Amino acid sequence: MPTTPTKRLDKIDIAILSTLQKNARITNTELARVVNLSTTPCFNRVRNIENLGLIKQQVTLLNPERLGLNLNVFISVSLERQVEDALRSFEEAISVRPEVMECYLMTGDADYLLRVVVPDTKALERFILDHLTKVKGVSNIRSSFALKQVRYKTELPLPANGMTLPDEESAPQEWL
Amino acid sequence: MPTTPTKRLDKIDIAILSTLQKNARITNTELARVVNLSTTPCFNRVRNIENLGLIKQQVTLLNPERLGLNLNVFISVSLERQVEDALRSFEEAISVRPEVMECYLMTGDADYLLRVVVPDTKALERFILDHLTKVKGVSNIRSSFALKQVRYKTELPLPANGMTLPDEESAPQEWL
DNA sequence: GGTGAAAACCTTACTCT
DNA sequence: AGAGTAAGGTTTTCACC
Repeated sequence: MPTTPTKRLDKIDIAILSTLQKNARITNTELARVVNLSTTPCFNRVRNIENLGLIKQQVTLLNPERLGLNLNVFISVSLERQVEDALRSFEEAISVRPEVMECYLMTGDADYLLRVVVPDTKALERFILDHLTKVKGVSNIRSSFALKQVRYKTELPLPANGMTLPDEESAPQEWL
Repeated sequence: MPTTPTKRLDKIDIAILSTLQKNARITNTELARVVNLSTTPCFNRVRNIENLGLIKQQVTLLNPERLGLNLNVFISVSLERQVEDALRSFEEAISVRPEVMECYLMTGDADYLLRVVVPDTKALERFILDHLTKVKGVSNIRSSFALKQVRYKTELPLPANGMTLPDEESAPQEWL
């Protein structure tokens, strides 16, 4: 058995990731200062992190309230029969709708859980009637409203003392 | 009645917001090119958008799979009695745990819905036993696993043709 | 890894339209 | 409001320790 070709992230790499997660616009100069490196090695580490495919995207988070997007709704959707084809067409239909922030296929009876952001209940109604119910195979829809967003963050939890990366694409594991 | 002091975002402002939502690291020069403006007015508009408080944060999104964070779990938590004090202490306890990505207070019987990201079921168990069940007032915990993250985005839906901003802080509306 | 310096590029302010 | 220009500052790269 060959030694695993996993890369190891040390404490400094983690500190860089952690800092970038909180601030995408930090300059290399300041990042270097934060992690106690000079600019060149810091720059090289960031490049290495990018090459490892650890960074998905750098984005701007807007204030939903200031934009009048005051409604967070969780919608449970059940499909009649979980034929792979029905799942695929549901996922495609959902993925073009801008108000669908998140969508998960859940354990259980082929249920999807959606988080939808809309300005008001009128817009929610339009989304459900015009888009959700029109998808073939949708059988049950249940909406729950969020009274309050207690927490929302994009920062993933990272181990404080370095880590070994899992083999990239451990081939979606085919069990016997 | 005085005229409402709402600001209006035109098509170009929306285009800027939309572009920034997708890319936090775009330079002003390139942003200007994208929205068909020269750098100066583009720069001024971005500054105006910042001053309106529309931008919450600029962040780096990491790849959870590449980091071995393969488990998305939704946890419904019910509190015994929804005394305001119990709610507050639950929210505080939850807000220091790095694995809690999202937390919503839902309509119904003072239920919270959490989205938690962990590397494996062991870590989930530790979170539930060491942190959730130890919070005073927690009565019921129900976990659902996500088999697949069909969609995850941070980009809020914006109207294509401009919009009027709602009055800022329309005083958390006190009804009689 | 670290240093220093040079090239390229960005930001920002001023002025004119 | 937007365009052009130019000064000043940063980032990024390169050669070398």
